[in-house]
Amino acid sequence: MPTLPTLCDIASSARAKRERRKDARPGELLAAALELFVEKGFAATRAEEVAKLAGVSKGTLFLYFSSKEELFKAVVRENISGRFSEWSAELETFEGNSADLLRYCMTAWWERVGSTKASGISKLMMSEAGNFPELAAFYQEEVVKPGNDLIRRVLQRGVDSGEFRQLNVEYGVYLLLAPMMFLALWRHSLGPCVAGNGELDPIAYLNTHIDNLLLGLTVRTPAAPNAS
Amino acid sequence: MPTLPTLCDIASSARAKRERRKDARPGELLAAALELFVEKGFAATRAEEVAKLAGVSKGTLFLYFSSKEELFKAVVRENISGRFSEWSAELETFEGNSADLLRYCMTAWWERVGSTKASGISKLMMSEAGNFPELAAFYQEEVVKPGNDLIRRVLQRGVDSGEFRQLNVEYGVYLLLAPMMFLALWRHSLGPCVAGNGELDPIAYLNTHIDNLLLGLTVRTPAAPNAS
Amino acid sequence: MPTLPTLCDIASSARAKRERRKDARPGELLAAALELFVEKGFAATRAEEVAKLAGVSKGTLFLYFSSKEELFKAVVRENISGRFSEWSAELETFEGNSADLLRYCMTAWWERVGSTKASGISKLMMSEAGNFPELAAFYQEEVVKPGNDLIRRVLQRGVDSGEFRQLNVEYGVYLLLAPMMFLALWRHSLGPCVAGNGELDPIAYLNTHIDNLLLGLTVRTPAAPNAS
Amino acid sequence: MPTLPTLCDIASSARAKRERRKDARPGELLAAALELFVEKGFAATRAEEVAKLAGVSKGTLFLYFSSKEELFKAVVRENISGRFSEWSAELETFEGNSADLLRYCMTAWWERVGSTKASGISKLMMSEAGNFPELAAFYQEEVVKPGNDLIRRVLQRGVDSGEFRQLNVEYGVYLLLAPMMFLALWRHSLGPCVAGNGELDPIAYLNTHIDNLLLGLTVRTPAAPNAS
DNA sequence: CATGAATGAGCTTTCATTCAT
DNA sequence: GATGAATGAAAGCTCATTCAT
Repeated sequence: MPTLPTLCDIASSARAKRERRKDARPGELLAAALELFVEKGFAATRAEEVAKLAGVSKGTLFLYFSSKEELFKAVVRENISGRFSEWSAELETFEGNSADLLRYCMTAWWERVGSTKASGISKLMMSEAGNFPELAAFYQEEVVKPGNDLIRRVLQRGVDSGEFRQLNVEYGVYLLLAPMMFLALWRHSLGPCVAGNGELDPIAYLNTHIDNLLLGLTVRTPAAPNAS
Repeated sequence: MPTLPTLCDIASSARAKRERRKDARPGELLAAALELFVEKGFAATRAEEVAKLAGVSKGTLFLYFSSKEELFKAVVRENISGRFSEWSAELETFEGNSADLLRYCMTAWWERVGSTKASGISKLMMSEAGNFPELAAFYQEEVVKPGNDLIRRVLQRGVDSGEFRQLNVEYGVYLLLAPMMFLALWRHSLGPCVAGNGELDPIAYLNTHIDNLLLGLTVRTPAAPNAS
Repeated sequence: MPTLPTLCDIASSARAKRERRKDARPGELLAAALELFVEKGFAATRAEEVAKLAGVSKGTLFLYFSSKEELFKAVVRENISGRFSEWSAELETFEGNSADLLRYCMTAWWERVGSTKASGISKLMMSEAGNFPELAAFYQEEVVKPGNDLIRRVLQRGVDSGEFRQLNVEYGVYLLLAPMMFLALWRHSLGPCVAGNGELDPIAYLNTHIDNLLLGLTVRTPAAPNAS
Repeated sequence: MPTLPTLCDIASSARAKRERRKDARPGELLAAALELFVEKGFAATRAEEVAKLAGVSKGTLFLYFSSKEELFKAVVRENISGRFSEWSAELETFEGNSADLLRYCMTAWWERVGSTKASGISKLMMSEAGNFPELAAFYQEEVVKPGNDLIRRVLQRGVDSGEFRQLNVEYGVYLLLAPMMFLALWRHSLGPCVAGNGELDPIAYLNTHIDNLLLGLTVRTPAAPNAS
């Protein structure tokens, strides 16, 4: 015998739907916040905008995050998922010479990070590190160190195989890192200001760096005078 | 024989002391502004703080700089763009090969800008460019363009003289710029978070970059295979 | 039989009360603003005072009016320009001779504007026009022009029907306007200083003007020499 | 025997010159203040501007007038010199009919007051009466009353001679006053905002008023049906 | 006396945060 | 839980007024 839903049924179904939405809320808010923080910076992003983009009211945001600062921390933490293990595996299984590996690494970084919203996180950290020291330490530990390790292993691979000259890999890391970071930051700060004329083509920029990097790193055999 | 100061002396000394203070004010304000802008960012620095640090009242600041933005521009001019002509002259009169010039440039940058508070300005612009388009445009015009020009001339000198290989100097500029900018940004953002352990030695960092840069740029004569 | 309010009733009543306050706010703020603008002038009235008089906080004012100038414009619309269409309709449907219409217009102006706080707005604009060109332009467009048009139509009606003599209505407008404006200005400036002795009776003042105005305007038939 | 001027001589001569200038100072400041107050209003006129226009420093202004308000009072008092006795005499000796006298009065007012800076004083008083009640009372006594008396006598002259119809001269005064005051105020407030199109020609404006005024006032003999 | 550098109260506007509904 | 009206602490800038010189 079919029964009409009771008030209680309706309430519980509404509650169920609401709880389902409730679970999704933080994620929607974090996504909205990431979008806006990256686009406009922390200070210039208004809490209300984040709420609106997430489709909730201003008050709701503060239900889930006790302050704008806490929201920021959550955004950064959320988006620093370690894709490092995956990359580490790729590095391990890469077949080919180290020059190609290095080139592959920087190109892959551009495709997967540099050109995406993820690079905005780097910019955010650079900008706000001073205001969020704990967060900076966290980022340092979770991103900078593993990232540097990865790069270091690429260099060490080349040195060990005799493809690259001897060098202090601790500092050599920055030969790769600096160009990538500069590009990421540039694209999220002054870059957009020169849109139109004199704009930077990321691919050409990276290739210029990679080419010169390898010219400097690669050991050239005396027998074959620089044919490059 | 000691003489008593004349009436005229007294008057002029009085005026002199007053004028000395007046003349000193802008410099004191600029120093205070640089300090705070670099430490806290442009938006987060309150005009009153700058005034207080310079030992004057809020109103006095606006006696010398018509707005906070003008104050910022003055800071930039004082610390960076005002010095390009001097650097340009140095470049013009440099005697020696282009590799040495390049090395000299990057070292000099470190000593005069990178290691000083002035390097914070670069970080500042990266952080705030999006929110202050007018400042970004100003910086672009007064710092980025002339700075790039300077670097381009160094590269072109080497290419023209046959010391450096042929390369697109437009992008080659970033071979020098990226390492310097990354260092400046790092030292004013995440750098301070790792103070003590694993800290970056700027000199070693720069030398690593310079060495590899020159290895990549320099044309090696086939007759004397990589003598480096 | 009385019924308990349902859940829905309670909810809607709660919302209703909130919304009623929200709906009432603009009106309360406009009333407060009119009061203070008229009493102290536009520039000398602080936004916070308006808010306080309306029983809300400073911030709330800007929730409803995006700036002090917009608040002023809203006050003008509410009290003057928003009522022109009604007046225009009255003019259109008035039955009676043009002398009576003219008399009716000036009397109605006194009752609806001149004797109310709204007349302070005219004084306000006269005082502040020079310092707030945008407001002056707004007032010109929203009040002066439509107001003059209205008066012009009254005159034209009389001329067209042969009741009034031929005259340049463009300037004739001021035959009505000047007396009304002078009264408004007087009552909000020097008038209050002579309160008690020698004070101006507005009705007598206006009637004196109207009577003489009509004596001057009305065409007297030669057959019945001044029957007035 | 000629003597070199002693220090004391020099000082006293300097003192003499300075005292001469000192005597002139208040007048120069008052003139400058009148100019600016009339042009921009009381609040919008900065003390420093007044000082500069008078050719002295900001501090000096406050040496002669203890505050901006005192300066304003002095300006108004200074510029309300009674030219009334002169006008009264003119009125007394005027030969011609009263219509011509009335016409002459209003025209003369325009030439001597309305079109000159002096009319700015009226506008100032209207604008600032609320903020300077004592001043308003003073103005009332020194300007408004004598002025009204003068006008009243013109009307009374016409009524006594039978040229003008019977009317309550107490209120009749405003038949002349309102048009003149409106013109003065208009020209110093909203008038300048419509410069170019629809601007008011003062002469045409006044003539329109005078013509209608006289048509209304003048007794027309039944024998000569309105030939006007 | 005269100066003008210095002051700081005061103004409009913004926005993170709260809380009655 | 969710809402959004309300709050009030800031912040940049102005300018009458003071006072050391």
